[in-house]
Amino acid sequence: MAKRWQRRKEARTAEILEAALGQFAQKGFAATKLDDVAKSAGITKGTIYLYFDSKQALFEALAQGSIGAQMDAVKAQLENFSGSSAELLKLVLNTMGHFAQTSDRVVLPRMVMAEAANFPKLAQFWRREIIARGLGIFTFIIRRGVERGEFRAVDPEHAARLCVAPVLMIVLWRTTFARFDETPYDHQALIETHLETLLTGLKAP
Amino acid sequence: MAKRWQRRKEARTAEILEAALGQFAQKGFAATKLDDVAKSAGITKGTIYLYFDSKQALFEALAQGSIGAQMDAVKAQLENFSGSSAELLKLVLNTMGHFAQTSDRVVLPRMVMAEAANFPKLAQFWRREIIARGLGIFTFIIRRGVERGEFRAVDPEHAARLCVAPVLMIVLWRTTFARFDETPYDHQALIETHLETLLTGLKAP
DNA sequence: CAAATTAATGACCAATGGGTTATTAATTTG
DNA sequence: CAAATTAATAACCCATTGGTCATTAATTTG
Repeated sequence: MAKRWQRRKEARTAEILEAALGQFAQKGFAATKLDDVAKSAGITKGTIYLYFDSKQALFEALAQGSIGAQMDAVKAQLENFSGSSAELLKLVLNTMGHFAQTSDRVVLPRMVMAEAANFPKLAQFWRREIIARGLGIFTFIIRRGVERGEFRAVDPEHAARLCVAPVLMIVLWRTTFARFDETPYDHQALIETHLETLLTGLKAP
Repeated sequence: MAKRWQRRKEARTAEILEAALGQFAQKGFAATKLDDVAKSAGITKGTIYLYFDSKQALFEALAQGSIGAQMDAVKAQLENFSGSSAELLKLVLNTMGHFAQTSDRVVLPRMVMAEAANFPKLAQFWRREIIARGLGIFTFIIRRGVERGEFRAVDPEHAARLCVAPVLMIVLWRTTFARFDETPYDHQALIETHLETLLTGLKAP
């Protein structure tokens, strides 16, 4: 006979977060029921409150975790890179593009945008920790290229946004409209076209 | 002594929609209270139900109105244009860029994205009516440029997305993070950098 | 100006769901 | 193996809010 439940203090937090990610991503913050999160995690609602203070705390814990690390990994590649800036841009954009195409964490940006008005603190956190860092990476690469005479004299702040914009587009497409595509859109080809066009457009004359 | 209320059947619908736009944009669908919408429109909740069947119907009416027209206006310029494709792309992108920077309707895309999972019908409508048309405009311009030998041989479907991506970025920035900018970001300069880079990147060799 | 019409109200209902807590039982301790 | 501990439950509370409807009064009609 199966036990009614087991004590698994260590595993619960991660399981609850995982379940909550699915529900929030699917329904949005307000429409998500904690009973459903609990069911999805194989526990009951009361248990959630042993690990998180409130629904809001659960949401914030989610939105703050795990994407920053990805960014740091990319950043680490920057310092020691010795090739051309074009190669560096290719490397980074391919890494991010791959992440955008495959990770299930990409639902987070859409969540944050959707709830930014209700959670100003959270929006500010993202603006500072995630977006600023992401843009910083591209600003660094562009500036490097301009300084080394590889790219034409372009404003790094603006150019950085041009770099990420298509990646953002992929993320939003995947999490919003992809399911209505009868033939799946080829995101990788978009990244490649983006790289060709962008690098040609940036090249010093 | 002021009357307690007036009968204004014709004006109500628009007023309710306007009020609802503000609330939905600010709070999201689920977190929006119809009492607040009513208060913002200067009426009571019951009155809303004289004009709309349900909260969902109100949301859908909003999300389906008014942005398609903007697109048609742009489309009309396409057919008779006789200048270079680069000029045409500049014209269209500046028009859309201006709209993205100034219109209060740009909260709609974010709303739709946020609620797409809860309103699949609506997402499909947007995908078909708004996005497909928007991409169609750019696909047309790119194809025109390639056929006339002005642009290099690039896939119009992919290139079209590269065109809009920065506009989308402006929309999302404005509606999510702009309020945390101590110095406002110069979106117009982004559009200009985008145009320079993109046109250089697309030019036939 | 009286009667008929209907736009608008506001009190009300019922369901939903966030959060609490007394109780249970799995696990640990001595 | 008995006692103590605590992870987990599940029944419960109650504030919120979408939606309804009987009533009111602004407006129109004849």
